[in-house]
Amino acid sequence: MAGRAAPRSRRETRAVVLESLLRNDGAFRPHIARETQLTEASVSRILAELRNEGIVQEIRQPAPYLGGPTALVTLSKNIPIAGIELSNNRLSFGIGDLGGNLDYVERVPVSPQLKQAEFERLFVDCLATMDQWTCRRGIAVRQAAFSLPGYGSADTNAIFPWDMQRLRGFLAEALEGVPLAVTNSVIAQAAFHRYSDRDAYPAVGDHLFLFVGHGVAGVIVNESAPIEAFSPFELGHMVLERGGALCRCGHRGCLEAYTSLAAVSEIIGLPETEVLQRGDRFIDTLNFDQGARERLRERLFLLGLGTGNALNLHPLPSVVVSGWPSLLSPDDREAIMEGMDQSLLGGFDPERLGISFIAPSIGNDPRAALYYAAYCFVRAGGLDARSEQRPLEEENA
Amino acid sequence: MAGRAAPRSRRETRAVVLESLLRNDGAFRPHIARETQLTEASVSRILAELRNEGIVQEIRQPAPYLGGPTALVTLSKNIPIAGIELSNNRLSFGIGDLGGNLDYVERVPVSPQLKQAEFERLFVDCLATMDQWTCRRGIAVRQAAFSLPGYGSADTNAIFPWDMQRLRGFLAEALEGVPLAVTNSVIAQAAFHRYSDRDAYPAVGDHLFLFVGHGVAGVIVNESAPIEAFSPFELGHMVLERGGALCRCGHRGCLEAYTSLAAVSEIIGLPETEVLQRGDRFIDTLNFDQGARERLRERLFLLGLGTGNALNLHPLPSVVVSGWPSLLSPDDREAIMEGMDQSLLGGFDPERLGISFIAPSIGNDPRAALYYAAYCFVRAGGLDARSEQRPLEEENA
DNA sequence: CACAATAATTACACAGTGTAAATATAACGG
DNA sequence: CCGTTATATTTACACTGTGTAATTATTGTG
Repeated sequence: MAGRAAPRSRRETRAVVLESLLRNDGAFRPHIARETQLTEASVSRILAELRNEGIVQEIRQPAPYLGGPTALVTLSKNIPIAGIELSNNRLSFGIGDLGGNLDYVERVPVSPQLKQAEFERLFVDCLATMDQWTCRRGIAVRQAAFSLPGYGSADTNAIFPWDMQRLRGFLAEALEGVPLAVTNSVIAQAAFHRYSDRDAYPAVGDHLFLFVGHGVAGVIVNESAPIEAFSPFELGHMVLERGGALCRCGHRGCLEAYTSLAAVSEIIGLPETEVLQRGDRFIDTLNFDQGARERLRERLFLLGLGTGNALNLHPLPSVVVSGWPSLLSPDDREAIMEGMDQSLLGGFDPERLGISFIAPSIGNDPRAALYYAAYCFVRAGGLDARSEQRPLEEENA
Repeated sequence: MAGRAAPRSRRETRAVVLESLLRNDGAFRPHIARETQLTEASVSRILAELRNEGIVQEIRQPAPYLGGPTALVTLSKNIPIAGIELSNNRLSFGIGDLGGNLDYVERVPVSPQLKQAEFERLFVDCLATMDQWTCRRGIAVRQAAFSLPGYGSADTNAIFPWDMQRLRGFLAEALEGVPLAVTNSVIAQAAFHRYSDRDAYPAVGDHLFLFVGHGVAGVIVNESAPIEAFSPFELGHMVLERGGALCRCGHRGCLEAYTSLAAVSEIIGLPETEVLQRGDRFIDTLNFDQGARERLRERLFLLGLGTGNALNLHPLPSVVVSGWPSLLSPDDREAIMEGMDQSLLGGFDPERLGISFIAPSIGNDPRAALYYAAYCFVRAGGLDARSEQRPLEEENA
């Protein structure tokens, strides 16, 4: 027999092999063959190709069992990629490698009301500094990724109400030549979790990843799908209380008006920037009165209500929550489950819905974007996007 | 050059060719070649294969222009397929062909509270009658599809709270041998719209299709995706009013508690079954007081609010509404837009969100399921699912 | 140090498709 | 009625990507 149910182009085959290496941070050939549904023969061919191109390396490291493989295949540490993140606090640029190492970082503070023109100025400045750094080292960035909150399929952005069309044009021009991927922050986060601290991540199958920070944003993580196919799930502006609290979006009763970092920091009397940085059990380090705690629980209840609503729309077996709620005690977090119990079809049942909390990763920007860049590089089979995309365009012509 | 960006197995190639024929209800070869991204040569080969197998036919029908093609390729009208629909009113069985013709129908009334055991009994009975019909004609059904409301990825069903695991087992056994696809009613509806009255359908790109009937259900129609990849979007049990009206799901304040057919029929004092059957402008045929009209608008407002919420989660450029709201005057329907205006990010703006209404297709069950069956047949390349799936299983072993 | 047990490579075959040349079809103009 | 013209359809051949199976390599074990 020759061929499988779904045959692959060389590019795709390279992509699946590289993706496997990125996921596992190096592997032995038999393992790669199993994971990619290829024969050893094909793996051999592909790796020979990739080795010649300097994309993968083989480290002599005999497996301990009899007749076992002798070399561990890993991604090259010499492929420079760039990650750029825009959050509500700052814009950060980083250069690193496919192993997740970050060799260069620059971060500049930005306002949550950052204007597009101002952003472009900052961006160009930072890019120039970064270019200097790369030039000095004779380095050529192979892939860049830029993540920003609220970026999505439709050309609207709740967080930064910019002209997205223009943004893409601007970025393409500014990056001149370097392939650039633009994505939603939560998708970059998902890439980070899939490729970085895989073991530390609590969910295994399909699930909803929810980040509660300045806004309330989520992704539907589909374990068997490529990352760029994940759907961002913008939960923040679901109206839960008609005529309720005024939200920055102009509407009343949005979830975000109750559960954003801004709303919460007001309750506990701590500046926004500090809340997440307090780290584990920030609540315990503070002694605020019972009233504040009650109000916080009320907010979590609403978060649960909204999450339940979202899961009714699109059922999923588990949820991972990151952001300030993860810093509360399990006892307080119960309020989320109570909220879900009142909206989720059939009520909240730990048997049917897994819920877990992970600490918000603060201050490691732009690592998420860097992982997303690594993912994009790998997804393109490590081939220069431009040089190989041409045949596809010819076909359309 | 040989091969494209994404090479295809023969099965896939057959599938795209057949799908093109199903979409267009017949086409000339050059058109097929363009649409499927194949060369004329490949189309020729594939069609020769399909013609030999009796899956496609060529009708002599010269195109009017100079040197034009001489034969119109259509799907064979001799491939029997079956569609089975379960709605809240009835269970319907039908047999037809790939052209959408329905040759046999049986419909039995069922209760909205239909129990699983009762369903299975009915199903077996109807199947027996249908089998008699096919046997008498020496017909062998090639593909069957069963659609029911609320069916989804997770093993929960809001409408019929059954054991879905068991259901699938039961169906597989009952259908013995005939390939069966089970899907959500809204997805079958989407198949109906994509393959049947394509021109009558108002939306062209990606959109949300919303059906307001017994429940409130939607699908995210992704124009460039295969139908089975559409996400059902169950809007009905979004809690919009904490502590609001009691819903049949046990929660309070669900959208469905306000906008379901049952809730609405109560307002206008007309039995559920009649509302949709009244057809165009049913409101005008009735003279109910201003109060009822106001309440109806209030319900539509909530529908808009919930729809806006859903679109915030997952932005889409347009919405198509079917069901009782489509029977109201454009004037009354404005209430939907008002609701959206209060939840949709940036407010409702006809520039950014297209909204259209189509008449609820009542009484043509099980046509939607039949179209879905046609789609499934075509998607499998017209190859018997069993005979050709084996190599795939071997690969996993 | 030969043997076992598995890894890695390579020659060959096969599926699926595009290219380009060959052949067919029908409208058009004289 | 017939050749011309413009496009459709088929076919021989080449190329990509992969699996199979035979071959060669590697290393722990007795």
